[in-house]
Amino acid sequence: MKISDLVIDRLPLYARALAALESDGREVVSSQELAKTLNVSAAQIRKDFSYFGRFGKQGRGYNVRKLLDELRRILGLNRQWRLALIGAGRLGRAILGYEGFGPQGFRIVEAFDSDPAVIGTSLNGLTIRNTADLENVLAKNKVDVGIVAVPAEGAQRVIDSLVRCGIRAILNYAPIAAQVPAAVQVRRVDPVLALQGMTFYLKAATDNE
Amino acid sequence: MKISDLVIDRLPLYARALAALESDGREVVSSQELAKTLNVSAAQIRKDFSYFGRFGKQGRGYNVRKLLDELRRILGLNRQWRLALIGAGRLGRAILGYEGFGPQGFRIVEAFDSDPAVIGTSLNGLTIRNTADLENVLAKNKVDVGIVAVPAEGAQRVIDSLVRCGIRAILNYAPIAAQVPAAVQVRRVDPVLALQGMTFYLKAATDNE
DNA sequence: ATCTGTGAAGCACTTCACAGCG
DNA sequence: CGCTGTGAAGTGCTTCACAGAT
Repeated sequence: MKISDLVIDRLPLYARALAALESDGREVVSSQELAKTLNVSAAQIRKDFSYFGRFGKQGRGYNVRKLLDELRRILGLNRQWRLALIGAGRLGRAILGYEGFGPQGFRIVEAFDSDPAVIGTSLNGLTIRNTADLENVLAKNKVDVGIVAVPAEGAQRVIDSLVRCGIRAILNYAPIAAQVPAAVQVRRVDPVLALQGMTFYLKAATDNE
Repeated sequence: MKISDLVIDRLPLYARALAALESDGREVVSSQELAKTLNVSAAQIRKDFSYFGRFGKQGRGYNVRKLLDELRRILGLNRQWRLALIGAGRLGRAILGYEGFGPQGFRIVEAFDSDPAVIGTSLNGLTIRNTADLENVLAKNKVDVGIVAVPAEGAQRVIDSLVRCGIRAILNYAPIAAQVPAAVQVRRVDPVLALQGMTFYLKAATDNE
């Protein structure tokens, strides 16, 4: 049975809430309590879990540790994932310096840029390689996810290269709609789009269309 | 008539594609062509526009400039928006330095942090204020959107402050599910969640659940 | 001939509501 | 008695398909 993307995208949310509960020492949690902290309905949480198994105990709820382990297994979070960063400009360097990836098992193991002044320099222990060599480097040294942090103009070309390397997941910071085969996952990180989606609701409280 | 969030969140995408077409000098575009570049169906694009008016010409398509103007008007993109940044750590400084906001009319006009070593210093022309003064400062100096870039532990407290200031839109970089009144818009920017939503599909090509 | 705008149909996601288990 | 797991109902989003405009 095909499970919806929407379901898959909620699982990490559940996992995060459970991790917080676990570090608080909580042993059991109900769908209702999870629902309240996550702004999702309790029925939806139970239904989402039901696609993968029966993890709860009727009358009691879910064992936090066990449920978290299950979710991690389902999502593949109990492994290390290798990422390649393309684009070591301002944004790329911020991504490279971000401390949030490592603890979750995401390690940037290659970094590329096309600026001769940057190629060969070292950042956070990584030597920046030439984007022109991307396909060669990644052919020998496979990664699981590509992070695209280049300007809009070059982004699709970089994405095409990644696809040719057989990449199956791309985290796209560039402001373009990536064209990829259906088998390649793409997630967009785009604060400007997020802001533009909110301003609609901000325009003069009167014209609530 | 109530228009779905999903529709609203697609409009900025359309606007961006149209802006690209406009700067290429294109005068007319069909829903089909837009669909191809954005990976959305042509029918959906036409339906989305239809909630707001009749912008096209049958047999011809849409005038790029006119349609872009309409979308900007609908979304409120033809104004300047004032933002406040809370959290001037590594992430906050990257946000402050990001060049992508200004050209789209988003200007960060206040920045806060709670670290005494940072309060009072200047960054990108802004003096960092004490987060403890947030409600006082924003009471006098209204902003449209709050950008939350503090660690998970302090995030809900900051969000509560923003809500008390009457804020109606929050861009949340903190890894928590914000609790806000229904009238407040929240958009999450969270690369880790995005990655975790993709790893599900990467786990051994064999176990395609 | 072409492409929009749109009711209606189709499909997918969410919620309901309750049987069943602890 | 409380809470899960789940068919069934309900709701809402997307696609279809075509009348109508140019």
